[in-house]
Amino acid sequence: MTDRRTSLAELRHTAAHVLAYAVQDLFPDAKPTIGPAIENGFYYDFDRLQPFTPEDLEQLEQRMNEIVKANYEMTGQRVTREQAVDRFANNPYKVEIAREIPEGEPITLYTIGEFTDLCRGGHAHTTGEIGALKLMNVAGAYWHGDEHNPMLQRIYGTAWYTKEELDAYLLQLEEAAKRDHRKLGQELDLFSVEEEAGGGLIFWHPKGAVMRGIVENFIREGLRERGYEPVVTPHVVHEKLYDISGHLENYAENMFGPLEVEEQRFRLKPMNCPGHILIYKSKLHSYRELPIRYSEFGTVYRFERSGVLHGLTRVRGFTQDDAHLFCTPDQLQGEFEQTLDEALRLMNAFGFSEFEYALSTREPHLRTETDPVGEEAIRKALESRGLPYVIDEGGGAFYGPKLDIMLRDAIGRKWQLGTVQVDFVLPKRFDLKYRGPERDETPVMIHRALAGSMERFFGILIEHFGGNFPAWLAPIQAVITPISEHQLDYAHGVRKALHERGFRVEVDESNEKLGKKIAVWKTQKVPYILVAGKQEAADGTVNVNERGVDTKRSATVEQFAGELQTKVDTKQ
RNA sequence: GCCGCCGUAGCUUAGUGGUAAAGCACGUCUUUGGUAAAGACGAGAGCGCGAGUUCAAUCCUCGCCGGCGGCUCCA
Repeated sequence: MTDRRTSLAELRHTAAHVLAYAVQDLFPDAKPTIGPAIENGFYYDFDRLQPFTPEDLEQLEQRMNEIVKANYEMTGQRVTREQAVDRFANNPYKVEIAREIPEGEPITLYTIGEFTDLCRGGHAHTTGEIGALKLMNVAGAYWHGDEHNPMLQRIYGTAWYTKEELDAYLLQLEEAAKRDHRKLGQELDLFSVEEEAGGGLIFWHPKGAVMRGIVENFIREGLRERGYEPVVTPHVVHEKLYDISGHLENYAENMFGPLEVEEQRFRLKPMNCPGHILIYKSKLHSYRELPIRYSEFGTVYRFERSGVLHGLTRVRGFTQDDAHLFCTPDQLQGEFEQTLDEALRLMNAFGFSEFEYALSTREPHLRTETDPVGEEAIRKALESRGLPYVIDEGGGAFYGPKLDIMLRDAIGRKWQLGTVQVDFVLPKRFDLKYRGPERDETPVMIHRALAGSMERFFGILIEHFGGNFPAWLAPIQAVITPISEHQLDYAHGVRKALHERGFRVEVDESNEKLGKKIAVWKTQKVPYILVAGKQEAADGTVNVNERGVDTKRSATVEQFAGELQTKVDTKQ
């Protein structure tokens, strides 16, 4: 043992070796390739003709536990490139790795028991340090992540210091599954995807649509305050527009194919920018007008491969809270920073606090001399707000660098939501101009979608709240449940009073006992259940059963309305 | 798209080589009930779609479609 505690990553990396050892024992025909530690666990990719079955995984897990129990020491050995290539002569993957290790870097082999792997190191000292492990699933994965390469079989697993930690992790996964927006979307009747219509196309049900409207209104408020002008553009436009914009050249694989009408080719719009550009271009502009800010809840369609579609977070048709700013180069920095501030306001209002920023640069072959200007604007904006960020080399849009705001879903998968992008390219391609004090100039564009897409934002929102939406967002804010049908008239009177004040309220008219009604509305996660019995009808009150609060209380309809109004005003 | 797993009433699930069962939801009735699920009756699927094997397929085989987990890609 050692005086230094083995890190979780080292522990998991060791578990990957243990897995490869077990595979070598039970499935000698499988060729091990690579097996790193990842967040929450590890994986190992094997090249094997026959797929691993769930039963195989059980066997492997058993064998792994034996290897752990045997408490083999992990021993390292430095070798030459030739020795490594020789040692793994029957495994082309290992040979490739050995050949690609840069000159001067040590090449090491690590051994546990009867299994030796080519590996740069970073392990536990003994296999016995692994307190608990579990194989999770098998998946296909391409060698080096390139779909032109052979597909390998990736076995995912998790490993922990103790059994308790493993159990806690598995429980956490179960809990996360309950927050899954696809599950809640069905249970709360918010949205659906219909087989007859096709994957990745979202049907917003009444309750989901109500919530979407609330989000949209919030965003519209911000846009109005910051001087954006709403515009509306067509969903289908002539293909030549995307020829000019460069989408056909750079983005065609993400676009739906052409629609031919009267020998003309049309396309579903994959982005809103060209439309907004045409509006800008429809007349002459003076520098005195800038910045011009066009906003639109613009629905776009992008072809996504069937295997990547996922609930609301990865779809084929979605609506961006999109806007394009046309400004002078001098205005770029200020406009960019204001946009970032607005993004922060949005995230904050919806209760998101944990997100990450990424500065994505353009792919090297697309870079131009203006890229550093855009990157610098993004960097300065982030740094002036004290926001930490990572750099995503080559992850930018085809027309420029961008700042992305990433959020995690319930099980920790990262999704890109808001994006603010600097664009010197499209203004040139479309030959955009504004009249300067002395001569015509080319404006700079900022593309921005702060929620990103209404679909993805809503998906993350559902998981964030686990369906327990605050009253200002909840599709039904309160339900009035009469105890017997004798209070139905009273209940409708209360509903009318609350409805007239703008609240979303329903009456439960079902012929059920109170307990049943309460149970139903609790599972629907309604913020307030207002019980109206004989007593309440006589007093002009309701008995307030608030979500998450154990005690009930009596309130007049006016009192309750005031309380709810406060919640709505403060967005709680 | 690729690899693996899955596909039975609106939902959740049981089940079998001889044309399918339950709970919830739904409808009717009884009940008029005080804070997480009252009772009775009823209707509802030919078991994702197509082909094949078989005397016979929801169950076996193949293809397709859809979903899930990954890979790759992105808002």
